[in-house]
Amino acid sequence: MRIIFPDSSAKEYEAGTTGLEIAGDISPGLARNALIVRFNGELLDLKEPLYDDGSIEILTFRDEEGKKALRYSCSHVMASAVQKLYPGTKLGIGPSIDDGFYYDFDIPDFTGISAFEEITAEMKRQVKEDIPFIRKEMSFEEAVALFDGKGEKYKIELLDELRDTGESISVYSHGDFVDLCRGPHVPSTGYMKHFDLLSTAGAYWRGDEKNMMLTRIYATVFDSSKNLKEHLSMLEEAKKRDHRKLGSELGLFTIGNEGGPGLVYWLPAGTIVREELENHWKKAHVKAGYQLVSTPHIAPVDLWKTSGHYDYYRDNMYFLKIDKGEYALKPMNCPGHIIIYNHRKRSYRELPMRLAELGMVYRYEKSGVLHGLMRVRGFTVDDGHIFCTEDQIVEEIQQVVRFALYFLKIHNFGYSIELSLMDREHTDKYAGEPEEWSKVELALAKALDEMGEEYRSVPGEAVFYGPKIDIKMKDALGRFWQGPTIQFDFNIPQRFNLTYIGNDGKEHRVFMVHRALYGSLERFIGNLIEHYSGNLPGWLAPHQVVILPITGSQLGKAEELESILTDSDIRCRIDDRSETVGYRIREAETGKVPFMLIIGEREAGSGMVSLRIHGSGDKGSMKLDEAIEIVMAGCRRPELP
RNA sequence: GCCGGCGUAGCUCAGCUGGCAGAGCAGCGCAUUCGUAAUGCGCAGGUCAACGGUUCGACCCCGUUCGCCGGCUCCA
Repeated sequence: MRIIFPDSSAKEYEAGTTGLEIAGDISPGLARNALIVRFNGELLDLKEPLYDDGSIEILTFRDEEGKKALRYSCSHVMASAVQKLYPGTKLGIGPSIDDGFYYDFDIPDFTGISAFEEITAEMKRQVKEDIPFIRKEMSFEEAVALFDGKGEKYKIELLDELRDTGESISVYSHGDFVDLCRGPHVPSTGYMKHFDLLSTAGAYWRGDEKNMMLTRIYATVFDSSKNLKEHLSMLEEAKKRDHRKLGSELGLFTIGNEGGPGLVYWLPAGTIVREELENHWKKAHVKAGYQLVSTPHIAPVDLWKTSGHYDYYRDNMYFLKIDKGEYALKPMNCPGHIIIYNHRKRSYRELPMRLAELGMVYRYEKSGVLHGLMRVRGFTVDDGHIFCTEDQIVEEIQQVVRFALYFLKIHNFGYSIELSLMDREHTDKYAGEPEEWSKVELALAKALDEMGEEYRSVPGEAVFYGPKIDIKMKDALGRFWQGPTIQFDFNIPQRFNLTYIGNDGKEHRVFMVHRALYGSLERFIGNLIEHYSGNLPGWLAPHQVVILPITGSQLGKAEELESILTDSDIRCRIDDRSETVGYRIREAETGKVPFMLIIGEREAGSGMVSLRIHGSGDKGSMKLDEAIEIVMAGCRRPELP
């Protein structure tokens, strides 16, 4: 048979040669690293004999599919270890995920994380034994009989679904452990030397909260101990950067306990960060043609009925009685902006009208989902609503996308864009006419295309009221977070009868876009803290400069310097406590203060000052003006767009 | 909300088989006036998350509630 390699060279092999043998023929190194093969587009086990002509690709851990195969192969090893140690354990599913894999079990009398040692030991034993994985294809009935015999009720449920797809059933076994699996697998258990069990968690069977909760064990596996170690130290690094830890160390905010779960109390230092972000945001918005507005935190229930929130969002809202009326805390800002738009007739000459507000909203979130600043019950949406005509859509969307990216680029976040479209099979789920949707969906796509931005279209991901553009932002550790969102709305203009008078003198339905660029200020600050590892850029640092007189006799000079800096809008303070300079420097460093200005005998007499920059150390003595210039540059606020 | 874990000083954590509550850091006081990441000595700091139960006796055992953590479902 004739085998074609990825570089399009070709070679003859005897029919029945396996992928592993071919890999060995290319190089022993490749044979060592090979995990699975792709043959004529199909993923196969390395030991699968090949009979036809075709193109082959030997996949290693560097290939996404190779990685996955190693991971779910390892999940089988973990499952067999758990089943051996906890007889009676029923298997759920054990897929590969980003960075690792998990397996869901129904484990009787599970002892929790303390079982990890035993499970790891048993897995290591299997790895050492290097047990081959054996693939077997069978009929649906055979498979049901096999798993029914073992009492694997969850597998039977999975098989039931496979029956209808008509897919062929395959199982993989190693030793006396058998699991339903599409494969392919790596050849044997010896391949997964570098694994680590990470955590346990509860997880609903099939992800449905009405179902039984299973025990999930998260783990990971790599091709080398170096890569495993790197991954584990990345997890450590993420832990060190945890915004909850840094937030309390840096005195930014406090949350939970007597203040109520999910409610954020900004401390003075955190308030500075917030206000800097807010002020910059406001200036940028005014410059971008937005009009700032302000709306109350509560509104009558009737307003929420008109907007539809009462019907669709009630479970997440807080209600209160005032006089004879019922009110609700606002879970969103849109109805407020609608009232402002609608308080009088609007002319086409006023469009596009862009209203913006840093609006605090309150949403009931289940207690278990609360997480630091990332998921709270009261938060500030940097909300904006654009009212425009159909002709203005493309340009408005482009302006918003550009504006959103401006805010991300300030902090060097990476990004990727998603365009969420309607599910064409179920058009009845959506507000508005399908033809209108098509027009707008095309307009959104056109807006992105014209800008040369890459994006991924996701049909079926749109919310019921309109298509949207979501921008995921990528932080310094390569993690993606929900970022700016730009949502079209067919629902509200209709519900509130939002119109404008055109140049034809007639009423027209206005087009409406919701957009939030930070999403929530709270969450965004959480992201910033982790992204910068707490080392906020100068303009956001709560304390920008600490002035350190070495002894009491430089206090006068320190005070002069302080007033110069304060007059230049720099946040600084003098630390003249009777501690050693070393101690006070250490405290400023751990407090992540960007600049330290040190004045001793040497500087005091000659109009000099010694500059130290957080994280990069002593810069030596220099002229006062020079140091001030460096500090001012380091604390400069970002340019407006 | 659900599964699992945790809750001891402002913070990080010890505390044996149920028998008077411990340390470091931070804080305060005194001394020290110092040259680029921790000066020394002293003092103070606690309803052991809360409530209930078992016990002669509970930080410890049991129950309930609250809060937090890892996840699931959900989500900005």
